[in-house]
Amino acid sequence: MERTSDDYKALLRSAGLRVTSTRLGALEALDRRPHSDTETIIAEVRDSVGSVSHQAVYNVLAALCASGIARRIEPAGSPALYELRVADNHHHVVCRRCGAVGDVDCAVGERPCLTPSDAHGYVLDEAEVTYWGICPACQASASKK
Amino acid sequence: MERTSDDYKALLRSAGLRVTSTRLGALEALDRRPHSDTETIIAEVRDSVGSVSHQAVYNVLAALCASGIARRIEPAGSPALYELRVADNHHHVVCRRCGAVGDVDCAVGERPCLTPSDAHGYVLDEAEVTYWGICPACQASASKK
DNA sequence: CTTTTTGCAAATGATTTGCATTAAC
DNA sequence: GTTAATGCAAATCATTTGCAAAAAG
Repeated sequence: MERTSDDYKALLRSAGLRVTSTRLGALEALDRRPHSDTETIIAEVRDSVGSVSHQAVYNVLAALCASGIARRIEPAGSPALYELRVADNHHHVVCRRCGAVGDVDCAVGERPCLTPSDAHGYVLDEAEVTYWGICPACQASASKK
Repeated sequence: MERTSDDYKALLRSAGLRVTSTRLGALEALDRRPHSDTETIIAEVRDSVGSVSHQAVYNVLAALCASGIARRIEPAGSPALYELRVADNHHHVVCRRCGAVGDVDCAVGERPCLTPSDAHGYVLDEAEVTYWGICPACQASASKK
């Protein structure tokens, strides 16, 4: 399911965003490496596009998130990560040791915990689930120690 | 269920932590106002204890979290919040507009989503659920606009 | 007395802000 | 040609680090 550059152009246009090389580069970077932090995305964009400023990438990511194309996730303690927003309601596993992030579907049907027992009058629009644990790689290196 | 100063002293001792006025002040502050950010806690501690440094409070909070007495929560975009750790497995509702935080029990039994369909080999120890929405106060002010 | 905490100062790191320049439509 | 994006520089904000002075046990 390789996305082409044209797909991304259409995606940007449909969101009312201008098509720029920085944006295309960022979309490709997010496709290539989901759950990247800003630094990683900047590096990736520089690889494909050439020189880009720190802030241009921040602007792009903010614009993508605002228009619902991308999503920002902020696991406690580490810089924000970004991923292309996918339709399914999925959540994340985060490694306590190395910070690696993986996608997981929730065990409890489609909209997992969107109805807590008592919402205190809040109007809810999203339930975000983060599973914390140790990733396979860190388990291996821990046992070696 | 008012906790007394003596309760807190015992709590600190049982965790192997020395009893200091900053720590007692922080515990009282957390009891009084759960889900406080660091600035709020510092202000509260200053009220009850007198002058305290910024860093002393950071140290205290880190020590409390390390020994399991308190818990740090980090809703995306805002400074970290702290609460006294309670035994039950509860989660949080966060207001997208004003950042208010409330406690909720999960709808799905005791350990809500601790077993995702595919954990990718991670060894999980915690599932953290954040519900995002608009709190009653912000709903009211939004409709007035 | 010995070890842990505190206080103070300075550093770090992610992210934002303002404004002139440049590119998209 | 307008309007929206970028580049550059500087600012902000939460949090951390290092070390000497003070307090707890």
